[in-house]
Amino acid sequence: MDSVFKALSDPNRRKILTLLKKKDLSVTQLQKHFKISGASLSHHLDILKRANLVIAERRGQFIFYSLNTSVFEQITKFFFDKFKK
Amino acid sequence: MDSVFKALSDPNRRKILTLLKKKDLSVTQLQKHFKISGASLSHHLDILKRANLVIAERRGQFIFYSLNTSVFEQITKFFFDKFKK
DNA sequence: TTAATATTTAGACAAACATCTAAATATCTA
DNA sequence: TAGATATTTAGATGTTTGTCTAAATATTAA
Repeated sequence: MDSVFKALSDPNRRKILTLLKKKDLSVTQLQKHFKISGASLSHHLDILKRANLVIAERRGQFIFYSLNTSVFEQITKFFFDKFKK
Repeated sequence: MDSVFKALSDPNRRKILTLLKKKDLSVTQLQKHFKISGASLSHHLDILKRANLVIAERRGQFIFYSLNTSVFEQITKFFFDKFKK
């Protein structure tokens, strides 16, 4: 669960999640919303992937990223249980 | 909101919150649950305080820390809205 | 197969961070 | 008021992190 909180601690990574909430996107499509290099973006996606927050799936030339919603359910529950009095 | 996610990204700080969920504690009482120095613990509490996750209140010789539940409600909602599909 | 596009990996670097010890500040008790 | 206890602040240090450029890998299209 540490990797999840670590992953959520960066604003760019949270922005990625917000964008992916609307629809699946490739790195190039995501790139348009950021000022950082493609390499940095790829690095962030890797961290999100390792935290099980997103899923990568190749579709031909592109790799599409999407939210791993099942894990989000778990996290929301965890978060709620942990902190709600 | 950035300070909140940053605050939650450290395991010791999350442990502090879990302990405070049960009851208010002074630094000395908290100290018993950690291996880090009192100064480091104080530093973590400062970060949690700046993120509005905890409240500090002096009671005589001690300073007691407690969860700022109202903010937790907001965060839980934020988290839920942001990530739940 | 070659050129173009998409993405990741490698290596470097500066900034941010967690931690420590020592010193400062605040409060209580004798 | 002095000494003891509680907590914070200051300054130092090693590690982690976000970013970059350049190079490597993968896929498509000509």
